[in-house]
Amino acid sequence: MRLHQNRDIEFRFENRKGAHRSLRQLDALAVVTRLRRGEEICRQGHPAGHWHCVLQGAAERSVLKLDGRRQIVDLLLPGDFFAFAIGQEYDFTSCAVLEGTLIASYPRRQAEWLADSDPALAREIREAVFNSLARMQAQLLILGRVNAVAKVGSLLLDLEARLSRRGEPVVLPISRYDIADYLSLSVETVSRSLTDLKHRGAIVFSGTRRVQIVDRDALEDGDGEARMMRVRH
Amino acid sequence: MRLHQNRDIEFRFENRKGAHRSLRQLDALAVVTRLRRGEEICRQGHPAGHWHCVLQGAAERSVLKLDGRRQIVDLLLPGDFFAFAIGQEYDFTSCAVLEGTLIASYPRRQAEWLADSDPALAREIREAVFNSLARMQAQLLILGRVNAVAKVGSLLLDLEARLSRRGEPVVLPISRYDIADYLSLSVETVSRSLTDLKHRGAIVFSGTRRVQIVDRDALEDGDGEARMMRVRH
DNA sequence: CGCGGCATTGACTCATTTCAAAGGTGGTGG
DNA sequence: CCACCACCTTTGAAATGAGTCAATGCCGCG
Repeated sequence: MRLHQNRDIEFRFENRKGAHRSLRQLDALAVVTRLRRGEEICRQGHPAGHWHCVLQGAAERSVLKLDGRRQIVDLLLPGDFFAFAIGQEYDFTSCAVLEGTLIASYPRRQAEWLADSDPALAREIREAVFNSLARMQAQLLILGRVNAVAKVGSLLLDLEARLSRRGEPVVLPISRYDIADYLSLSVETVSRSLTDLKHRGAIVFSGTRRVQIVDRDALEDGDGEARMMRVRH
Repeated sequence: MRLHQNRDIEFRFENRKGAHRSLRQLDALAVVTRLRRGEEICRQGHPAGHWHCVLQGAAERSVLKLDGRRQIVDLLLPGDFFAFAIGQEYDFTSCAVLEGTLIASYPRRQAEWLADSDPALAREIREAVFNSLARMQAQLLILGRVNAVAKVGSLLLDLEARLSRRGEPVVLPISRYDIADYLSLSVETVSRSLTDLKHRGAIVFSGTRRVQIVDRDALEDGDGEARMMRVRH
């Protein structure tokens, strides 16, 4: 991993939305890197020396499945911390997905050492890991959805919640291929699900990457039929 | 939630396997409850006042999907901590799945307060959350598997790693129905996948709940064909 | 004994994958 | 400026794997 010292460290949290607390105590340790799309941040199996945080752009954690396909385990947007490893090695490979993605890297040992003497920081780190956990759980719920349309719909809602304010259109940070690998679907099914939602009037496109969400409920259940609890007689 | 004071607190960690450190500092705060199968530990939406840890038996965190189906988000075995919430409310409902499951409950505020003055404890809590995170990620990988047989196979391997030593048969802590809700499959598909693996000689049953794992590779790829990387010419 | 929950198996249906093709887009270099 | 290329996106038709519906067997337990 290549790390560049950042000349002006002050402004680098301005684009974060998810981060409620700014982990100021850690800022002194941070090194910020600018990455091209596809560039690697850390690699599975390599010594896990750093924690990371997305400042701008987007990144992903992924694995290669035995059948040659890729699975994206985690989509990382501004404010998201990642690469918390249990052991001494990274458990996943992380890459930038957008051109010009900014990643902050915190040396793990020093961060932990600092946390030992600063309870407030320790709490904030705990919070960051809790957030990481919440992200994984949200993803589990999406993968657990019944059909493809519901999965894609839930993802759209998730993205909206994470990176745009209600009412504004969502700009998809990743391609259809990435969405497919993220939801364990084929590209074609992702595309079809989107056009399906479009035809139903649940979403409106302005360009292939900009989506205006119209009908939230339709996105959630992914089923044109009346949404009612199945009652056992 | 009903909590009983435990008369002899000393022995309660003896059945834990996953826990590498025992969070001794927290033991003073712990209250242990014995639960019947199906009994609730905490409920989604209620104030999240406690962290929990399975001491014996098994538990699950689940949600009810809009179509009336249940999704199990997390399977909890001895040594697993859970119910780390970001906000003030539990994000999932947790239930015991086995008769006589023992759950330790730690008051959250006191635990955090204690962690503030004890860096070693703070680290151990961090580790516990990291483990929680690792569990979620492993589950994501299982859900991402291509076909049903691979999902079921991976789950068996996961269970083996978590609660029995290599060579010994795995005792399934949950029913086929629970496995179905855990893997987002139908009960029938779970059953068929198991008999499929049995016919292939990958596993051997001794009773419906005891499985001897014979061929690990066959469980992993869930495909009878030769396991080779697909090469683009 | 008979009940209720769990497990297995079969036949049919349907959603998703796969295979195939074509249109769109952006970037690069002549 | 245009041509070309690589990649992304969409759509169609066929193949297949998982869901659904239905029936039966199993087992523990009151």
